[in-house]
Amino acid sequence: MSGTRDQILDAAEQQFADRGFYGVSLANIAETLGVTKQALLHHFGTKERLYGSVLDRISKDFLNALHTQQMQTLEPEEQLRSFLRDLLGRSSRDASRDQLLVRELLDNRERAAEAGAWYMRDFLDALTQVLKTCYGWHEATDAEAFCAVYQLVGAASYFAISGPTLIGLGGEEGYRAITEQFGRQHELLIDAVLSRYR
Amino acid sequence: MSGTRDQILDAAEQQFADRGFYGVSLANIAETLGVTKQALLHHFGTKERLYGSVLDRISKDFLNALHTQQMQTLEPEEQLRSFLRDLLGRSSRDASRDQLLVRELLDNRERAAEAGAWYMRDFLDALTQVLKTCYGWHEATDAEAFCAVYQLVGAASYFAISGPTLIGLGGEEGYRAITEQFGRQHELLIDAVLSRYR
DNA sequence: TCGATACCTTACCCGTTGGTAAGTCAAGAT
DNA sequence: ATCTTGACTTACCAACGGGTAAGGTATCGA
Repeated sequence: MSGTRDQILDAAEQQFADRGFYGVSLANIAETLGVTKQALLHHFGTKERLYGSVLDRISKDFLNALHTQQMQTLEPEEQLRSFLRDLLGRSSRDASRDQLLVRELLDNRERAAEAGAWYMRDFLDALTQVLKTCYGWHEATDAEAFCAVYQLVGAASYFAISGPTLIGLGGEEGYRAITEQFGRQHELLIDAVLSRYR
Repeated sequence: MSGTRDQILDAAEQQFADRGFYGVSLANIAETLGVTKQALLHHFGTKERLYGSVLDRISKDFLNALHTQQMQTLEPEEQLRSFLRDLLGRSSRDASRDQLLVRELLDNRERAAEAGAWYMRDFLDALTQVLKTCYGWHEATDAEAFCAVYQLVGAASYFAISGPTLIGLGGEEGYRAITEQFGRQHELLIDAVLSRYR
């Protein structure tokens, strides 16, 4: 049973998302699983590689989400919408992943030199291609489409990682209300971008 | 001379932005200043308070930027534009601050309970009020204006913190090109929001 | 001249960190 | 019955973390 590996990844993902790479210790993750930290080292060798494995799994999942059959039957406009809706973090799992990816964006500077990998590239490229097949975007440059995707992903991610803070600001019920409102306006923003800001 | 205090804040701001609260040690910051870590503890008491002071200074600077005389003479539309342009991180200092604020957004969950403070609130509220005085936004609800501001700030911040990663992806020259392109499209996005997504 | 205060250092403390080394133990394979 | 392999554990370690205690030194007002 290699389910243990996945359990470790689950726990690590949650904790890394919450507190960042440096904010989490191996012992910390191990504790929540009821094992010793050496169990983690047994499976992943080093903390760095454990972190890398977590990111790897997320990027694979993201790509898979784009390549679902259900997804492929949709118009490109709807593919974008559907993906961004997920990114906005309906489930707490989604929110965790957004947090982790933003953290990676921040910390990547140092790690990139060593790891040499960047985990979001493929999925961003894929999204860019999707946008380019949308109506009105055929003749746009790659850079233009990439920036547009980046705007939408950025706005969604930024909101998604703000959960805890917004709750602190407006309480649980205030947060729910603002989330709903943001969802509506994010659709409007997508419309604006899809029509090339017109 | 209390210039030392500011020097400490400068160094701490840079390092916290680069590597996050947990990723930086007091000794680390002290080293870049050529002093011992106890010098920092003398001035700020604890690491936590040093971090808080850094955030405090940033939030004050942000608010000041909104209240400049030069700023006050502008139309609200131009105030928004000007502020978001700065946020997009022309100077590396701006980018550092964006990084720090996003980190705070991520880490706030735990700290908020203890510190009880949230450093971006005032400035977000101020921006929201500015938007509400823009043409076409008078009758909008606070929530709607807040979400709109959040979208624009989010998109800009997300791009601003991506610098290192985008450089890794496309090299220095590629990054310059994409930055320029993003700047243009961010103006378009602001236009779209100002016209209430129409 | 004396004391106080601000600023900083050396010396030290102890819990935590990621990581190594070596052993245990059950499940298969031969 | 033996060997191997994978999945752990206990035991240990050197380095580093934030923080305390105490002392030194310069400045300054009385």
